Amino acid sequence: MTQPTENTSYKDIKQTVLARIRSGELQPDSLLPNEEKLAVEFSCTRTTVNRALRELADEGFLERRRKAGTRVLSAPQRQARFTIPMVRDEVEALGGTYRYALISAASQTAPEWLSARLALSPGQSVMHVRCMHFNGNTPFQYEDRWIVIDSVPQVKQADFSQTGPNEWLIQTVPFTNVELSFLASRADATVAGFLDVSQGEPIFTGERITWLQGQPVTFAKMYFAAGYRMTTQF
Amino acid sequence: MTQPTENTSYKDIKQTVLARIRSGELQPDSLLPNEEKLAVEFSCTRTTVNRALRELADEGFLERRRKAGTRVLSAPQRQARFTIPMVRDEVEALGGTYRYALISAASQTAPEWLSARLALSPGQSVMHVRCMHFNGNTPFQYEDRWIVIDSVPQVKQADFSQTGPNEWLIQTVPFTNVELSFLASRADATVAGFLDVSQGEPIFTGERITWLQGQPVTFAKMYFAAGYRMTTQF
DNA sequence: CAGTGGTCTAGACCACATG
DNA sequence: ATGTGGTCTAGACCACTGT
Repeated sequence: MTQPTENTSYKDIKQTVLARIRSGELQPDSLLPNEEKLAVEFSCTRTTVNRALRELADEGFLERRRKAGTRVLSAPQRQARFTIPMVRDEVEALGGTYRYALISAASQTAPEWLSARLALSPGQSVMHVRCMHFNGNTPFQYEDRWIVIDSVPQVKQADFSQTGPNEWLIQTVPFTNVELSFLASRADATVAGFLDVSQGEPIFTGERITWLQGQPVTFAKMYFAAGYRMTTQF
Repeated sequence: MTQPTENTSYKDIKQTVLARIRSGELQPDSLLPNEEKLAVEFSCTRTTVNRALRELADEGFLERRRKAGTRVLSAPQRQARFTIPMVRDEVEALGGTYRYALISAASQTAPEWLSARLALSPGQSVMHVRCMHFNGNTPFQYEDRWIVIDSVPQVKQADFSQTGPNEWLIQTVPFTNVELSFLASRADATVAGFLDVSQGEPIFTGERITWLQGQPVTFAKMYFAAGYRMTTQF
């Protein structure tokens, strides 16, 4: 007996259903028996079946609709889950020593491109913070961030000399909504200088916009050092 | 009354708890009351509280451990979920017309770098497939893929002239394990030619390795056209 | 050892979407 | 109109783990 109890667990059901999909016993687009029938088959309650199927749907294998029933997705909507770590954790996970350095922090009127991007009123003030994250003495990430002062007035008193703006924001602003993009950009003179690469080098770049209850809070660009890869398994 | 029933739903609890975290009423690292107490507070059953907290933990806000209780994570482990669509769906979601074109498909002995990467035995055969995905007549993605013939013998009969190897593989091999990476690479002459960009241009690139029950199935590099961004919201 | 979360049962009512 | 999933209750036993 490996089972602690003799009951069928929702995990067993998940495994079995997955195996049936994989073996072809459950064809793509085909309908599964309803929960009640499956409960009989697995000799458990509908609640247990429900949890199993709900999670499988969550993971992108099934599609469930009331009255229509549960269907095997023809092209499993596999979804990759990337954990977005704080830079410090990322560096330390690599076995390195994290070091932070502030480059500049100053408030100014939002440039037009930023106003447009965040839908700011003309002339709103923003804090512009630039900083570096190192792995030991190797550049790891160059961060160029804008913080909307009206949305986070405390930022005027913030001290970014020891702590990065991201860590500060996470502790200060309970954000509600994030848009995150990744792209490949070309190192301009500034980025190349900070990351110690040649100008024109391809740079893996992240862009992050954060809103707090509909109000734009911050826009950040994160330029990763050469050779960076974002990886996940599933 | 907006409530269909007067019962407290697990969604209400999630919202309330989240609000408490955001307002600072629940400090980072602090312990929540146990499920039983919360059940009393929300006048519902422990089951309902359990589901709410379980999902919040899943989403990276809480950490739960038996006996230790439920804790607010100091640095919310926000995780981005990127749905990995098939290229066809991605193009069509953009409102474009998907077009596929095979460039070449041939079997050969695996090159050394690939053998190393996938831990193949020396001299194993692979099918090398290169193809293009278009949005209308605009290059969208150049795909360079290797398929391990021993793992998927049917590939010798596969016809990639009309359907891309990815769609074929998804329908043929119910894969179990994927490693997916994204990085910024530099367009070499080949890639530049197919994507219609200048050589040296930064290219957003995906690498995907798939195993079936421990056996390597395929290695693919996907080169996206200039300007591509991978975006998610959460 | 004892407290906490993890899971299951048995039953119920309801929301929703389809035919 | 009706079948299907969505959710809740009330109670139970158990697994894990910190003290």
